[in-house]
Amino acid sequence: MPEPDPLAAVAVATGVRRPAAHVATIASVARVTLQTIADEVGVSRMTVSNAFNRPDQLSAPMREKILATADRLGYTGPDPTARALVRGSTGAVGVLLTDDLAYGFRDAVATDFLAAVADELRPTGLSLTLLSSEGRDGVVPARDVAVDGVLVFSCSLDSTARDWLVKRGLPLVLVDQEPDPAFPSVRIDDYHGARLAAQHVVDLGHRRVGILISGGSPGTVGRLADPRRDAEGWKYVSRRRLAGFLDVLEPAGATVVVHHVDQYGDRVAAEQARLMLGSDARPTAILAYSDVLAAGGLRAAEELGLTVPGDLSVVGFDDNPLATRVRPELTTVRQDAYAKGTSAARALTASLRAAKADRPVEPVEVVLPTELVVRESSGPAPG
Amino acid sequence: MPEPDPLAAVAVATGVRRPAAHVATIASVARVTLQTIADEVGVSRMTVSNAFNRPDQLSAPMREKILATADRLGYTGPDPTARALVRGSTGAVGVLLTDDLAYGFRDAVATDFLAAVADELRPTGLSLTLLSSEGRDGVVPARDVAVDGVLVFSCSLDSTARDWLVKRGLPLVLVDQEPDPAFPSVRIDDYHGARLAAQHVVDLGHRRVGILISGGSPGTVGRLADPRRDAEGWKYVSRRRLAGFLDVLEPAGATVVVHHVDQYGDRVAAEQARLMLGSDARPTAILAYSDVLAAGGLRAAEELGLTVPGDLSVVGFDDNPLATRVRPELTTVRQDAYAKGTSAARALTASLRAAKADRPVEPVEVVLPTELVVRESSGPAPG
DNA sequence: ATCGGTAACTTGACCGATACAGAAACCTCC
DNA sequence: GGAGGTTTCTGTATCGGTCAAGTTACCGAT
Repeated sequence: MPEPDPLAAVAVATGVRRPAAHVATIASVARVTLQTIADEVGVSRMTVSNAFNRPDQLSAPMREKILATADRLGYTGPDPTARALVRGSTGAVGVLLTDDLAYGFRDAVATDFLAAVADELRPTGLSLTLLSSEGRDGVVPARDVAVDGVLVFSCSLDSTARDWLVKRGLPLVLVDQEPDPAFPSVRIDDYHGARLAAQHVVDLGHRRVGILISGGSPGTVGRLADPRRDAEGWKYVSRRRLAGFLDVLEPAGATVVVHHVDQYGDRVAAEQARLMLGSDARPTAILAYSDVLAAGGLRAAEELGLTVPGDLSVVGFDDNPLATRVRPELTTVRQDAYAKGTSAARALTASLRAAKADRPVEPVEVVLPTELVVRESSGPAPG
Repeated sequence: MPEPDPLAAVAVATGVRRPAAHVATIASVARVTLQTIADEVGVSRMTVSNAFNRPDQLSAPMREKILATADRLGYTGPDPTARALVRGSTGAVGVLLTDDLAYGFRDAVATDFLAAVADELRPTGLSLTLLSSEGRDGVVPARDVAVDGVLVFSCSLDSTARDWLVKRGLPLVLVDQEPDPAFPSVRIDDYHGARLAAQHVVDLGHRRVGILISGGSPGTVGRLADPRRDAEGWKYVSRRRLAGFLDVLEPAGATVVVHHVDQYGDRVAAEQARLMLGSDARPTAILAYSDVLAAGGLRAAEELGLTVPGDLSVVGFDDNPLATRVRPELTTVRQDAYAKGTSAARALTASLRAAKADRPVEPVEVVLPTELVVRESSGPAPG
């Protein structure tokens, strides 16, 4: 044991057993390749290759014989890497996520989207590789991992990762990204959805409205002096939702306060909501970038002894399953993340086919509708 | 900025639109490789390679020059596939799931596990490839996708997929699988956990107990004539949990009925639970293979007008977040899926290092503890 | 003047396959 | 019986790199 075993601690704590020294046999023996089998059977390497890939190119008995000796010698079939090199395709497509891959398993909207992608990919036999936007040790997944195409799902603002993918000339589908005519894109109508949410609170008589948003650069915290300007370099979705909110609120003559949530999560959102609600002319309604942030708003309200929707209305976005788990249940803007996944995967497989046939990709742009779902967290402005 | 949103109309009307013919440029031009740049700069291919991989092998000015022309020519850096072939490593590890990949995004236990894996892999820069146990079109991911190692997480019973992985000689970590001394394995103490659950209902006085289990071959439906025997070819976890249940119930003199749930899900579980509870000498307690199945039990009880835990006790397994979302909250056996993921990922990276150094893998076997969590769904036997 | 050492590149082999263009044997048919 | 078409298998080039072992040229030290 050259280094302290990282598992030792777990082991002690939990009762680890080390099985007897029945150690895995490392096959340091010369590797079995097509050539090995070719030599053994006495045919050319090419014939062996054909036995695996094109049964019609050789006689049945010969194929049998080859397959049998391949089996006997412990050959596993053509090496995926070598095959990928010469064929120019790997059998896997990527999904570009943020630098935090686990996000793809934790956020309900993301899992919904990814489940749809998986479902849609199933009949194609393609595997799914999760790519983080930031690698370590000089490894940049977007540049260094072999895939046939990528769904650009959620990446950091600057996203050099995305640029690498573009440079590589990979078939791409942009999901919830600033559309680019060069690639198919799939997204939801964030702008319209945000307008619906804003109109809803305006209709309820609210004229002091707080906005909880995220997706800005990491430095940005707290209240924004000039939201429109500040948001310029932000994540596309954030920009669109913010624009939707403001485009309704401002003409309605509402007083708007925008707070930026630095780290995505209800805790941090609650913090900002507290700041927002602590001010003298506190908002009577909060529009949140997402249900997760809205949940933070609810939490803050509870802590401050404000009733929802009596003293404060809170509107979320996404219709995350979370929305019906919190109390009061969230009024929110529904998006269909599953449909988004389906469309995205479909667009990607189409692009893959096009690339293989050397056809130009058909520039599809899907915009899925959003709709307002009124539940318990919104009501008439107080007073 | 308050421009009329160009997409709003489209979204409402159709949801789909095709941008003008600004088609993606398919780079049918000869591809840019190391050689292209080498020729342009007037050095050997190897020097260009070194410019990217070993800065210390050439002079700084030369490196600058190479990098500059590489950039000018639109070179993306060494091709991942070619590099993988010659280096013998791909930069991605796999997770073998069932034939239904989406399961990995839908089941809370699975997402928890996978999130941990992602977290643990983050500092390594490795990407995560989801492998389905069954491919289509003659594609078998376990055989045909290039990865450096695999977490064998949940695969169908027969699992030729697993066999392929073994044959390929890949570093493997078995998670919740029948342990094999040749590979590190990580699992939870299913047997002990099941005993705890069974002992709990026995202690509460229950002597007629139903078991809802899954993980048998697809054909198996409904009540099992001889559970011990029937379970022989089952999924490891299912076998262990069933054994734990029976090893406590039988000595206690309980009457046991075992129903197998063919398709994992609360709907189908509810169906079996109804059958079970419809019989004359109906069980007073149900032990479920998982919280998901237990939720089915609750549902059936409600439909039949039985109160829980008054008329019927229900005990789950896993301590899925679901357990505290259903009413009454489930008594269950807690497992730490996140810790499982952490250990598994750690064991895999250790195996990877060992393989690279041509050392034998250290045969670790981690068994994580399980504990009973008593909530509202279990109570004294009626009568 | 010779020698060893090193910085800076180059050479040739090889990773494990597949594509494509033959070539040899085998039919078939008039 | 030979043209023409198949079937079945072989040879060679190539995919885009990296590795290990050279080859120069230059430099200070003996």
